Amino acid sequence: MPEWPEVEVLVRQLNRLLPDRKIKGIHVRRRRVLGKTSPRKLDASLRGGTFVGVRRRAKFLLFDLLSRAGEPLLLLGHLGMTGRMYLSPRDTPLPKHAAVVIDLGRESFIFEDTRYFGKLTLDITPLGRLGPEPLDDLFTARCFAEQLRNSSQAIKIKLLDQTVVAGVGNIYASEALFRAGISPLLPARRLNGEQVSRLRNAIRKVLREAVQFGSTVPLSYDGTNREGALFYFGSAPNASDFYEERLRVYDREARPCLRCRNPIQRIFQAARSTYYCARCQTLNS
DNA sequence: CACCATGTTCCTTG
DNA sequence: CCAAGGAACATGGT
Repeated sequence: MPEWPEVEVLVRQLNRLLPDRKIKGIHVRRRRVLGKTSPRKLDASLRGGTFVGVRRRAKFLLFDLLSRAGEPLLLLGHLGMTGRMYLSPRDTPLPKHAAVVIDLGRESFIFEDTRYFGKLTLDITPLGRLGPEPLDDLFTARCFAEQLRNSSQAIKIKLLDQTVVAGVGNIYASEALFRAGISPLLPARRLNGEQVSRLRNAIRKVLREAVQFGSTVPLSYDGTNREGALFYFGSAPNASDFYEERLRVYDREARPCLRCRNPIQRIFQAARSTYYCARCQTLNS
């Protein structure tokens, strides 16, 4: 259920639960989510170890641990499209798609993932491919412009490129472009300096607002926050009116633009949906 | 059965 | 090597 803000909120939640918890055992129920790490290696590394803290980088979760021998360890997590991570009492029946279960004693840390696109692994090579954090000072308008300068790809597709800026996903790409008043179809190299700056600021604003929103509503036990609707659940029955206004274009095809009342358009770019207002979001400046 | 879904990686083509 | 486009991964909802 993850994009950048959802991962950030989950990391904060896990950081209140995991530090000092000791790992009694590991149960790998779906090998695929370990990536290049073998189940044996994961078990050998983590068993007897202790959680120190959790950080986030782009949409990855970084679990800092101390091994049984006291050596620092980095465990990398990713929620893919449908992943969840949460603590659950030890005697609770496992969910159907529990991919990895870490036994912490009274409770278990559950990594559940319906589609198994997520990861829990010791292989940290994906971190090396990431561009700047959107909220970091390193993500300047100048550096952003540099990344867009030579690309003929549509800006929406470019926003999903994690080497350009790390953490923007399909929902917030549409949201940021709406806020910036820029057409998703505009070739990246055609953005002028003012548009680059506006888009950078819109990305930061959209993500910051989502995290702030997520921090003000209670999380469910499983960290999904369905009632508060920080996470995207499509046409979830519980989606609140608040949520409806939180996302201004995503999944609002044919409904009136909140700014000009024109119907929101849905198009496909790189086989993924993009939502935008053809009147408010322009191809020029 | 068809199509769509919050993400990343791998392969092919130029 | 790079850029760009597309398929693959796997399951469930509508």
